Amino acid sequence: MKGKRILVICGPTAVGKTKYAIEAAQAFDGEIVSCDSMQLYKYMDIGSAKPTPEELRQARHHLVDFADPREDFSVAKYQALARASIDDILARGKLPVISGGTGLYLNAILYDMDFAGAPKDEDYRKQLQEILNTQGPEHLHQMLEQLDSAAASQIHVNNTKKVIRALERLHLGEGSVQPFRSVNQEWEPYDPLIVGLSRQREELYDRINQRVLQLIDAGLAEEVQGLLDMGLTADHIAMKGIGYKEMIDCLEGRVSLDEAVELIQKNTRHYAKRQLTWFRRYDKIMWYDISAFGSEETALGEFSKWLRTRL
RNA sequence: GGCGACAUAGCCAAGUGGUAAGGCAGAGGUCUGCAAAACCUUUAUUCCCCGGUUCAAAUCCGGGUGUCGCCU
Repeated sequence: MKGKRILVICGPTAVGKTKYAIEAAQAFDGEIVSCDSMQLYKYMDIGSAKPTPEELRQARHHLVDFADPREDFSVAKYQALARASIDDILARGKLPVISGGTGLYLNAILYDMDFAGAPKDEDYRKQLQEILNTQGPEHLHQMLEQLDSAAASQIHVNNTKKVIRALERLHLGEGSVQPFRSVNQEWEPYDPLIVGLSRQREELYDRINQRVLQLIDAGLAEEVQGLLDMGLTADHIAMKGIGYKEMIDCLEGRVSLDEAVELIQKNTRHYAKRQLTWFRRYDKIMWYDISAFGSEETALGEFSKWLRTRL
């Protein structure tokens, strides 16, 4: 039995996903489910480039602006919330339009990824961190090698974050971390049409550089200061987002504003590149190259027509 | 005009006779509970040009060109 049709609009940051998702939602009686690990936080509007109030009015949005940045969030939580939203939209007879650029979150929707079970063991993690600090990454990797050589061979010695998580899972008796490719079973309740928005690389990088300048003008510094005043620190997950971590360094005098701007631009470009690598792995992805059209208006105008033949 | 220094990848740069470090940018990739995270791979057949010395030259010598500094 085939699953229910859902539309996925993904693509690198700054490619223009928001507009295209709204266009699709309006054309096909849909509601947008955001798939973005930063836009889901409250109080982080500018740096995460959230849809504007105007845009939020043009289509119903889910999973934007609801989580408190002082509390930890995770893929597991996202998976549960996103599926609940999607199912709710489907139950009301509308089209879910998943829009966003967080690849892992998207996988959590599209694939049968099981995040059930004991989530984490902070104390054990701390122990491992201590071992890492005192004895180095090789030692940690060897520990994993002895317990689960298959898992160890999949994780690079220097990728300590993953080595620790693998050890943690074993410690909790959850078995080894499964490599993605061996379990890319689709989540059968859904039948996704995956659309990847793209632009010529140079054009994308230009847009990124421009957007960072706009975020600064829009008051990114004030927003970050406000978050710091709320008690957030550089250690909070939410503050590790691009634009936030660099601005903290700037506000605390470690880098100049110009340096911060360049860093944010560079980190955003790197991020966009990683996103493209991620999305290229979807066999079924259908790319919509905005740069191939004569103008922005034409590209957006043709989008619904292009979608109609495929949905 | 004279004197001196320098010239190595897109950028910064190490290398002073033994077969081109490193960093950044760029490109490609990995991804199962922090993912805007974390991690990996890759980039000069050649060192401004021409000639010479030498088994061997980015390295030494001569000439040229260019840049910078100082002096007049």
